[in-house]
Amino acid sequence: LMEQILVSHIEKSITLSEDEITYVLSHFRTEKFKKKESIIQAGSRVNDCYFIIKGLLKLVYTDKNGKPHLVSFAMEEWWESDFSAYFSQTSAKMSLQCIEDTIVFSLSFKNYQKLVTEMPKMSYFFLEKSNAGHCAAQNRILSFLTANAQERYEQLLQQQPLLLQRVPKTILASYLGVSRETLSRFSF
Amino acid sequence: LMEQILVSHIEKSITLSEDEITYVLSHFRTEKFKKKESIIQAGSRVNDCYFIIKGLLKLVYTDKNGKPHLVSFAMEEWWESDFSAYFSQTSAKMSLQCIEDTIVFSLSFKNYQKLVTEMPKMSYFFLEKSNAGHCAAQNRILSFLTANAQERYEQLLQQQPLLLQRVPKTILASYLGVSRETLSRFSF
DNA sequence: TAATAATTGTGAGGTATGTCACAACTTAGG
DNA sequence: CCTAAGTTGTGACATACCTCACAATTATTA
Repeated sequence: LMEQILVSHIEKSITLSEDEITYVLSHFRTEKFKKKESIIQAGSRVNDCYFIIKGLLKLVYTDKNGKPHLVSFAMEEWWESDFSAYFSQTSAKMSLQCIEDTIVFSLSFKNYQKLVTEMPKMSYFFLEKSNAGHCAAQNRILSFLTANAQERYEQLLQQQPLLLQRVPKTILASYLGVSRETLSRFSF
Repeated sequence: LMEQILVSHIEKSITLSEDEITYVLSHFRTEKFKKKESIIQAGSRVNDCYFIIKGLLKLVYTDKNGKPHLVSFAMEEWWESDFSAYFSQTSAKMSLQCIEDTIVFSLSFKNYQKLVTEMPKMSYFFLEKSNAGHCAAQNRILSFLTANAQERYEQLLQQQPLLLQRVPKTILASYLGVSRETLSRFSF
């Protein structure tokens, strides 16, 4: 069952009673999206963050020249949103688009605040998630500082071998901060 | 008073009683470091994270060629550590070095866990900090994806004009992911 | 199944940035 | 106050990467 995926995920960090599980789940709602649909659109209000049950997403920033830049992927059992906009309840700088058909659990900001203030355990859970996300982002920064495009590609190959089979190289290139043509010339 | 700086900082996110303030503060200890001292050394255990009262620090990763890369600055009212190592209680990949004489409040991982589990409010406080840190890191990633070296320099100039007067350009260059010589040729 | 869209590889030439070298200048410490 | 260490600017050359163009292949969808 889909609910079980979310519950198991949360129970990796904290322990919940049956009643608590029911209560927590009542704050989420299920949503389905088709490939190429946008869950978040740049410029519009960000009301929700998403726990991905099934599918693959990209978080994209489009620059002033209209060129898209891939800030982050998101796949099964990841949380994703334009978190800057979500936490400050402002409009999105980025858009969140489906690379594959996707099923998510949506958590509105109000329900997030409700869970976090009413349930210390959930506050602790989200703290763990946020810390992990912060560390992951810092590792990505590190790879930009220390590695050239080919090395970044090889690192990704090691860390996310599954991802590379689900994602066209055009999109990978955008994530790595390199042109599609240059990436195509690596591939050893 | 130094304690007041930390308390005011925390009270921007949450409200604490007099007793709670005393209790929270009892988990920190003061430490002083001289310019060029290392608070964290790559390879050694990371027991503490630091709230900076006074001074300026750099978080540095040294690559296999011995070339240093500046992952992050830290100054007054910032929290810093090698958080990956801190949260997983493993050895540091990075070192934390003083650019200026520095005074910090240190928080051991045990005391962090104690505060977070005993005081839901502190869990909420650290959640806010972690979320903000995560968003800041994502913005830095975005600047690597969308901007060239000169644009990254100009962005930093806007966002942290004070910093540039405290930091030699050699160090700035390392933070921007550009050679010292190239940075020297911008300076418009 | 046909038609259209998306993905991928590759060549040619341009540009941003890196590396090495050296000199001028500033800061810190005995 | 003097000396050593650190900081900064600049030239010359090397190279990683970008952009544009085009063709071949592989998915999508009507």
